[in-house]
Amino acid sequence: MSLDTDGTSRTRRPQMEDVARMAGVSRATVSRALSGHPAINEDTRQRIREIARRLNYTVNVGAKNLRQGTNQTIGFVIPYESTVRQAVSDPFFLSMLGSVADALTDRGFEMLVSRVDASEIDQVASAVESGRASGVILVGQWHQHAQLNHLAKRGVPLVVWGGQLRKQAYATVGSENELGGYLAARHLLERGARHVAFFGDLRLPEVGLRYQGYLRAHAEAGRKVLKRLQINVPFAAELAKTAIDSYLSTRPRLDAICAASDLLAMIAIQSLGATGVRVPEDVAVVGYDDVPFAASFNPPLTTVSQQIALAGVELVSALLEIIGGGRAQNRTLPTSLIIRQSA
Amino acid sequence: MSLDTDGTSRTRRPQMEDVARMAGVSRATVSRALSGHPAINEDTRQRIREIARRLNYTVNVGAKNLRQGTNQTIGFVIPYESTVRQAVSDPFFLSMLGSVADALTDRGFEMLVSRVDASEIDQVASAVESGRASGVILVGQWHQHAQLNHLAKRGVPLVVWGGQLRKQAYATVGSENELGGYLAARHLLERGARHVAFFGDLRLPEVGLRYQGYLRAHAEAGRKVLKRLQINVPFAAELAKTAIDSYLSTRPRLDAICAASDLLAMIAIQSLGATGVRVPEDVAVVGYDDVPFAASFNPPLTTVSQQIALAGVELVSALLEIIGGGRAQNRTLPTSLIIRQSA
DNA sequence: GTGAAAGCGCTAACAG
DNA sequence: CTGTTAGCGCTTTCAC
Repeated sequence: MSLDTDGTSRTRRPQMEDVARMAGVSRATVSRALSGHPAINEDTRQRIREIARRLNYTVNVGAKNLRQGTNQTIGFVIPYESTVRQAVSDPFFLSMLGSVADALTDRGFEMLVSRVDASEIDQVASAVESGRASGVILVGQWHQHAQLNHLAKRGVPLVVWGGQLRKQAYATVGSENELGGYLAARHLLERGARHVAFFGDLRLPEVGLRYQGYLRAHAEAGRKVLKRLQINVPFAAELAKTAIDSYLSTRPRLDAICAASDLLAMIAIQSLGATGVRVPEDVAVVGYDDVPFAASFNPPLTTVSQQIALAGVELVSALLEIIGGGRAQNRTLPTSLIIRQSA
Repeated sequence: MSLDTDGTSRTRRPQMEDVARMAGVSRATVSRALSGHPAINEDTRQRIREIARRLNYTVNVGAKNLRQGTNQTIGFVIPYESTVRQAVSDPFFLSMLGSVADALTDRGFEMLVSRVDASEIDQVASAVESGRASGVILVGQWHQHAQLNHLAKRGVPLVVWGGQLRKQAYATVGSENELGGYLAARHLLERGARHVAFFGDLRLPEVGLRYQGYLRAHAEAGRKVLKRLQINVPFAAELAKTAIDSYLSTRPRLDAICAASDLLAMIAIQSLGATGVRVPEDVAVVGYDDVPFAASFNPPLTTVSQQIALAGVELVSALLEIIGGGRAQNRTLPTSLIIRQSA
């Protein structure tokens, strides 16, 4: 092995041929030995494995994929608004990424992460069409129902985390958004809240459904819903903070907030605190997602659980079903209200 | 195009040959046209591009990589303690992932994410040795200095986010940890704190360096450091919460805390709050990292900035330098204390 | 300016 | 049980 002066090895990567030569067998035998083919002598296999190990030899996955016409990688797409050039920051989103990564690892898949501009959602297809991935997981539907349908019809295996809509050609995994919104609002109303604001972007299917639940809770309680209490707040942290600060600075009359995400709830609580309003005494706040960190917030967040750990498992198994040629069911994860101290 | 009853296309993916046939040229010409080779008629190129677009044809990246012997993907490794089977949850960690993803996207690279068991760090090499990635970015050194050196010497292009140690064969990017610890501790001492606890796992190089800074600040102020105030707290959320709760439940005598991460600071603040201790009035807390969310915490976190957005850019450019055959410098990002309200 | 042909590193018939 | 051979989809000399 040739070494540079700095001790770094610059030898070309070993390949199957090298292992074969050292073992005195053919490439085919090495291939079989390494992949656990049954028709190989156990002794031979051991010997070959050992040689491969000594050489730090690993099968070239690209060549293997090419030959087999398959691959074991899944694309995970991060939406991204080019207009604001924002970094990923919502803890829910990142937790989902972690959850999916775990689930994929368990099933022997790798994860290829890419950011795509929300307005060029067609790019999602490229990971699959260029053969880099067998399918794609998308977290967040944005406003792109039609394009997603188009992608799915084009034959791109696709699973989306989000709200379930009519006439979907793609599979979704999501939680019971309407119920979640309902539980949150009902809890607040039961606690005696009279003016419950709703923070979130209604154009997003998931948020829209949660708002429906919020309306239902009000109807059931025989309470009127005030238009002025529905505030359009984007999910992105910086934008959200601006929107919330500016809204709250008008000192609106409210005693409770339903937020469409824990991040929004936390921002709201902090913003309220800055102006001397106490949570939950003066204003009660319910979040959404139950991010790992919600329990450690100050005050600990009352929130609607999204079962993030389970979400990854379900997204992955739905996708693998589709890839396997099946027709994946939409899956809905159970939702519940986690009562802590913010409401 | 053959369509199933559900309207999903089941046609085999088009390949270069198909485009060539439709354009009445050879594969070679299509390849050149698509890759922008100059020796192709502009008309021909347009025509070919158009056909490719119509067919949703995209070059098969695996085949291309195999032929060219290169690839445009980088591995991002998530450390993972199999003993606790923990999901990724530290917001700092996830923010770094986002930051690296952004930087890679900008430079035309893709990111392959994999989790590897902290005790089998050798696996980090496999992404490179199997040809899936050209190099690897690792966030967090864990306790594995020797193995990392070994990997680098084996020829795996490797950049690590973390503290810089003596005799490193691998490149690091990190912030001025000693200075960060110093600034945090000095700030607390200047505010009149007399018993400053330090929360963090000293076995991690970065944390060790921060502790050095903490010691220096005490020395400068002529203050003794109490052994009982140095608490080993792991970074993982659940474990950390347990450790912190159990420590604080002993009602130790302290009036300030230097935490090794924002997550730890937040957990500490929440834990203190639960027992009626106010922050910063009774106990002042300084975090570390300045995660996007620190400003929105309640109270807004005083913390040491790690310049996460810049970190991704630097990690990526260091790695690409190494891959390009260069010998990357270690890079240190400037550190500063961000004073908000928790201290 | 374009085509023919070789080959990247591997696996899987098919033979023996 | 093991070897021979063809070829996965692409790029790139080398000719013309």
